[in-house]
Amino acid sequence: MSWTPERIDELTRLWESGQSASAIGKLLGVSKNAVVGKAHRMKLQARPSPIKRGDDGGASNSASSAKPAARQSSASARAARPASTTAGTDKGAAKNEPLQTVISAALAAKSAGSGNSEASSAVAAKAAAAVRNGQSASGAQSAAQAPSVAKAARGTSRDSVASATRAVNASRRGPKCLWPIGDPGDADFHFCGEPALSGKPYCAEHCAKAYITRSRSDSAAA
DNA sequence: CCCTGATTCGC
DNA sequence: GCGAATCAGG
Repeated sequence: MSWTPERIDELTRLWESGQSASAIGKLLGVSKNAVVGKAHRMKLQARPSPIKRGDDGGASNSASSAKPAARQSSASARAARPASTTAGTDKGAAKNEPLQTVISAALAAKSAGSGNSEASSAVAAKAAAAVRNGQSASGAQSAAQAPSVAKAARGTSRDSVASATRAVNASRRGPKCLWPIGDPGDADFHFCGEPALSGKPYCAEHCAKAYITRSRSDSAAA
């Protein structure tokens, strides 16, 4: 099985939509490793990895035969990643806060598995994409008015989001807006689906919602 | 234990 | 380029 353009497209979209590597792999019929590996090769956005293998401090052990696991000899330093686990798992997070906050909250919620926070992983993904696009576009700070999707950030949402993504992909003739509509935990969850602006994950309408340029000084305070 | 993603390395 | 094996953190 090779990575056809369609498959790569699928992978990209799913990855951007916040699906886990294993989920994507499942949908694509490949292993998680394949997905992660491909994503890595494609240099897709690295998601907060659970591990942080800092470099092993130089060639400490050159010899190496002590054990079969002599791999992982030297790893390059990871590019700085946002991380920052803000303590804001509050419901207010998904209101009008800076994207970073929303992301953090969503991520925290996901990890916690609370199952009733305001933010969802899907929103986090959207927000992440928004941050990427918005900031790379200009240096302006962006904020998202995350749709009030809530509930489970774990299994249920994954499934719904997955089918929603598939739905979008199914009738796709070009990039479709990935703005989440409804609750990722519900069966009727779906993405906007309108043609997305080129280079953006959303349609014009939702780009307007996703990218709210606030004055730089305004959001300067962190 | 389960999950997650990252990296390495043989193919 | 690909992905299993492996690592490593929650």
